[in-house]
Amino acid sequence: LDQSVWEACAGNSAKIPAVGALVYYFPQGHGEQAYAAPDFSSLSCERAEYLCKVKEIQLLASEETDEVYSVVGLDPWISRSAPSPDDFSLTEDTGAEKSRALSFAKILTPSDANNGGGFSVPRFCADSIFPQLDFSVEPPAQMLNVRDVHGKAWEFRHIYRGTPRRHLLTTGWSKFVNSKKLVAGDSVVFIKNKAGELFIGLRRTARSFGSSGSSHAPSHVGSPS
Amino acid sequence: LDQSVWEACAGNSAKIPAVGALVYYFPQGHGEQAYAAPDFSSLSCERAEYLCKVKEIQLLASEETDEVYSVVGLDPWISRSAPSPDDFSLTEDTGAEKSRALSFAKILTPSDANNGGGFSVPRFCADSIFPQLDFSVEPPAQMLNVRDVHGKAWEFRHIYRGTPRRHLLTTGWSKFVNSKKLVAGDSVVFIKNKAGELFIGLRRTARSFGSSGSSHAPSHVGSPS
DNA sequence: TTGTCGGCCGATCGCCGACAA
DNA sequence: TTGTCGGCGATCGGCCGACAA
Repeated sequence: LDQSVWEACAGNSAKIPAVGALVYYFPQGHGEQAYAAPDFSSLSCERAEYLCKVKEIQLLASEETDEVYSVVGLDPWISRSAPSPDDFSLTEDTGAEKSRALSFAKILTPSDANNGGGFSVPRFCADSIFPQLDFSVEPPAQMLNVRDVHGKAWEFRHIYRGTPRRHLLTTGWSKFVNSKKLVAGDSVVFIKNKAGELFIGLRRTARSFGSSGSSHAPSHVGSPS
Repeated sequence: LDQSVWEACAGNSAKIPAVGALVYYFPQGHGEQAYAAPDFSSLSCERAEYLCKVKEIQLLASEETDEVYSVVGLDPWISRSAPSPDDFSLTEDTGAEKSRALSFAKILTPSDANNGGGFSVPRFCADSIFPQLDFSVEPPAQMLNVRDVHGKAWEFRHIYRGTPRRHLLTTGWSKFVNSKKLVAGDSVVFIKNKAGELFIGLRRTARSFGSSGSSHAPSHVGSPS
């Protein structure tokens, strides 16, 4: 999973520490948020927080829901000298904005998520993310080839039509909605990387529990997406 | 799961020993037929077979495939005296045939399993299992309420029509076929218990492996169905 | 600019008798 | 008696512009 795509799916509020950065690990918070109770048996003493050094970062996506998450490997850090504030502020160098992929997120309306319907493409998304349409033909239309976070290819018909004119995704859209089990309130993220390739990521709304369908969050420590 | 329904689904060739009966347990056969390798670490010595006494019998049905199977609990049996032949021939007392439910099995034809089609009901099945139709109305038809091995209710329209006249299941049948993923060659078993309630069980043909869909048999010792 | 609606057209589903094995 | 076929009517999916927020 490409880092720029992962970041676009996770959103701007998700910050990932750099490998080698110092962070605080809170066992209680880990236990409260993890789906399966973590194994704390190797902890030598009970403390509220542990100063750690980031050993490894994995950027992953759920096979089931397409939601992105990260696995952060930590080493306990024994302070010989007082840590410098800079040690805490290290974040992954994404090339100072310039290598970041261009992305656009939209919350699905009932019309977007309805079976019978297509997807209303906000103008900014069509202009900045999608390839330019050929407006010399009527109606202007093209097939979009996009990949989800697992690398699976999807094809959508992108057309500019109606009165007033607007951008729409039609053919291929409902198959995507059904396959991903999207509902109104979920978000889709369209991403264009530096090579011009298109990706589509998902964010899910909080679901009502108690239904038979169970979508389990991974039991790892993860940064919120 | 009612025993008479289980027996009808399993078929006449499936014989179950009675609790208390003596049986031979073959570890090698168990290992060869089980999906997951059994844990033989508690076996004190290596022998080809072990004389055992049946401690418990569970009659079960696969959640995934509706196929019935049994879990047989065994205790090692130390022979103080030579076992009598009668000890081996004990089978579950089903009330000497008289309490056994009436059942009829049919292998699905391509027409039965096709999406567009209904189910051709053999005359014997309609006459002996289904409730009598009211032939004074044209066409004679009724709704059948049946339960699968999990107790889930299904409804089929049973109609007597066509030239020449024949019994058919129409409305509701294709939903059942799709939901159970039935294909030509699979069998359905219609069962009427003593109370007149209808049940429907399944037997699957040997599937070609290697497909992405994996249907795992339970890893227990079971009697073949 | 874009969310929702009703219209409408084509594809599919599924019920039917004809016919033959 | 019952398996398969083609016909055909009902239903559904999904593309469309109209219109209003």
